Amino acid sequence: MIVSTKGRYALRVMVCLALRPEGEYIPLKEIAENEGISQKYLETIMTALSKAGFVDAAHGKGGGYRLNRSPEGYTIGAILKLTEGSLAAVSCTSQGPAACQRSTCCQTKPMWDKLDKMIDEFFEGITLADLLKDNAL
Amino acid sequence: MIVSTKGRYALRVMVCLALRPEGEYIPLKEIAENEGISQKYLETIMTALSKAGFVDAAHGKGGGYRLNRSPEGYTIGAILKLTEGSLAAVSCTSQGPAACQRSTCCQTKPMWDKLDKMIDEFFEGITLADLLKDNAL
DNA sequence: TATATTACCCACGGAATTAATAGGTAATAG
DNA sequence: CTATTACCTATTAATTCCGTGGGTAATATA
Repeated sequence: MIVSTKGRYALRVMVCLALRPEGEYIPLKEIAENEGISQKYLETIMTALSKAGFVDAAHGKGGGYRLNRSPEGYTIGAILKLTEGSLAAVSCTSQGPAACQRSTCCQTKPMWDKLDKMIDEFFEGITLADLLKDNAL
Repeated sequence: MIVSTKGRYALRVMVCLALRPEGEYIPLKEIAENEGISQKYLETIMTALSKAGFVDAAHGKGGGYRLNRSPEGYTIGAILKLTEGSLAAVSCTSQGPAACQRSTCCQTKPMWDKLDKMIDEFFEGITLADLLKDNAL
C-alpha cells in the first residue's frame, strides 16, 4: 500500500472544496459529514493542509476552509507528499543511501529507483483539475 | 510503502540463487548469511516460494533450494504477488468494488485504477534476468 | 462585552499489520 | 544411525496507522 487513508482523505477533501463556489469557506464539520470521514481525524489533515499553504482557514462563524488557487495549481503529488510524508515504494529508497548498506551493490535497487521515479512522475502529472473532469484519466 | 521487507527479501534471494551454478542446491543457512537476513524469517519466505513451485527444495546433506527455471522465466510481478499478496497502491482497489461504497461516484478512483495498472505492468515487464544485468534498468 | 462558532494544539489508546523468534517434526544423504 | 536440511505451528515483538479526548485561541455577530 503506497497511499494511506490520510492521503486519500486529503485528496477527497480537496476535490470536495474544488466543487464549491470559489472563495466560500466550508466548515470542517460539513466536509467531514459530506465525505463520511471522522471529524476529529480530519482535523489533523486540514491543519496540515492549512499550514502548508494549500488552503485558507478562517475562524468563527462563516469560517472554515477554502482553496487558495485554481484546481490546476495543485498537483496530486504535492498533496500526497504533504500528507504521506513520502511516496517511496520501498524503505530502501525513502531514507537515502544510509537506509541500506547494500545499496551500492544491491541488484534490485535500480529497479526501486526507477519505480519511484515513475510513481513520482505519475502523481506530478495529474492536477486537482484533472480529477474533476469525468473520464479524463 | 508498496513492497514490504518480505517481498524485497524474496527478490534478493531469487537473485542470489540465479547467480549460483545451475542445478546446485543452496542451503537456507547459506542464503541467509549471504544476504544478512534472519534465518528463521527467511524460512517462511522460502517455504512459500517452494510451495508455489518457484524453486525446488531438497532435504538432507547437499540439499537446499535452487531455481527450476531460467531467470527469464520469472517476472518480478509474480514473485512479489506471491509474497506480498497484492501490489495494490491503495486499499480502495485491492479488495474489489465492495471495499468502498463510494467507488461508483468517487472522483479519485479512476486515478487509483490507472496507477495500479501502471505498477502491475512495470513489475510484469521485468524478469529476474533483467536484475542480473548491470545498468540494464 | 458575551456568546456561539470555528480552527488549532497536544497527547493518548486501540487496532492492524509486519517482522522476527521459538521449538519442534519429517525427509534425506552418507 | 547420525548429521543435515527442509517444513510446520504458534507466539512474541515492533511498528505504523487510525481514530479519540479534552482543551485553547481566534473571530463574527448580536
